[in-house]
Amino acid sequence: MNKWCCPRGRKTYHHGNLRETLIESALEILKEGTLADLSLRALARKAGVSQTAPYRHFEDKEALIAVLKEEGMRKLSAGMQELMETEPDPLERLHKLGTKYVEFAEIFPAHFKVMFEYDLCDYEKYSALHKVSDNSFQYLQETVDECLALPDARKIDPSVAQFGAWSMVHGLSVLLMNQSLIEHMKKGHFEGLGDRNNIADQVTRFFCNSLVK
Amino acid sequence: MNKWCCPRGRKTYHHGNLRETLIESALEILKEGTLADLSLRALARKAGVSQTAPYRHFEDKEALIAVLKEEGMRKLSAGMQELMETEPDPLERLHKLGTKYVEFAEIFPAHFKVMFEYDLCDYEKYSALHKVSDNSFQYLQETVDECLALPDARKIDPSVAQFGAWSMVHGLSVLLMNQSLIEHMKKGHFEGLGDRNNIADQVTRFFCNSLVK
DNA sequence: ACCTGAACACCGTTCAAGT
DNA sequence: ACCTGAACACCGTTCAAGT
Repeated sequence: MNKWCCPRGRKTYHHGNLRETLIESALEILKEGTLADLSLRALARKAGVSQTAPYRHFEDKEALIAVLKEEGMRKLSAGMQELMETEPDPLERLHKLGTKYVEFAEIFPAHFKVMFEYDLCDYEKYSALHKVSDNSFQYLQETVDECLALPDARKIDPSVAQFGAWSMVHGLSVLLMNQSLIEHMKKGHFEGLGDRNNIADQVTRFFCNSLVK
Repeated sequence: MNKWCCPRGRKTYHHGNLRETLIESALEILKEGTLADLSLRALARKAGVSQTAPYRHFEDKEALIAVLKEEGMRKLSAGMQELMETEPDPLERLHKLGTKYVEFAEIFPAHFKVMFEYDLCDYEKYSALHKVSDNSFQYLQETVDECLALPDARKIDPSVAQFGAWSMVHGLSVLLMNQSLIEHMKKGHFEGLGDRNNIADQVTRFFCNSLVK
């Protein structure tokens, strides 16, 4: 009950839930802003904790980002896995896998930004993360292969179609993430293309159709 | 000849060519590193000039980046324009336009990073830049339209094919820019896909073929 | 017209110390 | 086990002053 027992107005010396609080705050900041707006010090201030407290929970800033990135990859991978198990038609499934990306970016913008704006090049250090993102790609890969095994499939090198599918869906996601760009495009070139979800739907459909006659 | 006439060991009080020197240094840093490694203060140090001297040539850090970005867009746009004028076959031209991206990223990695890693959302402030990037897209758009007007073209909504072309080529560029990712992929999934240029060549070819029967 | 120096409000990170 | 405070080496940016 004296001033020494409760620094910064908290009830306890320990925050109690700092790790989760920091992650929540980080996601909140990334929802509106960019990676440049994210600082451990600001996160600490927001949590009412000293600037060095975060280092008890994350080795460094990159480690925090890696956690967000892995969380995002896990969510996306889980969504894709569900489609693998519930949609038997490969063409239809490929279409749904593609639109899943865009949908994901809409629901989890903060995770999405970190997933595609920040490289974690150290594959040893962040092996868990990369294993999950490998999974996502494998779902895409398997589905493309199934499509190309269809009776009316075109003659296309599977590796090329797989990488093409990934490029298409990745480019689509990145471009659609930039809302101001989309506004700009629609004014100049795409009067008739409709909204974000519509674009994703049509472009991925177009890709799927390109695998068959 | 006294110590007051030549601060920092320079021959003159004025640097003489600071603007260009700063741009050169920035490109050098971006060649190896990322946008986070770029600081005006470090650039000033490298040029042997005070930390505030850059502000005589660029309003702020973003203004420097905008210059690099516009320079890059201009180079890419010029390369694409040349193809518009020299390659009459639309399918062949679309293929060349696509591979131009990847080639560009190889030759001008610093420009490429800034072009795709940094958003300049203020379309009024950086209108010159956005006009140039609009040009690039227009070349892609025109060429897709020409392809779809071919006698053996598939029935595809032009807007969808245009946006699809852009997504594909953009995604391909972004993915291929990440050299460590490519190494990783080749180990796990793409034993037979060849090098960077080979991938770009095959995937863009695949896209072009998907526009015709 | 171009550059400097001091200053302000930020960063990430380390380390000895506190509870 | 978890947190603090002071410290170090960085940032971007402003502003009065120097040449």
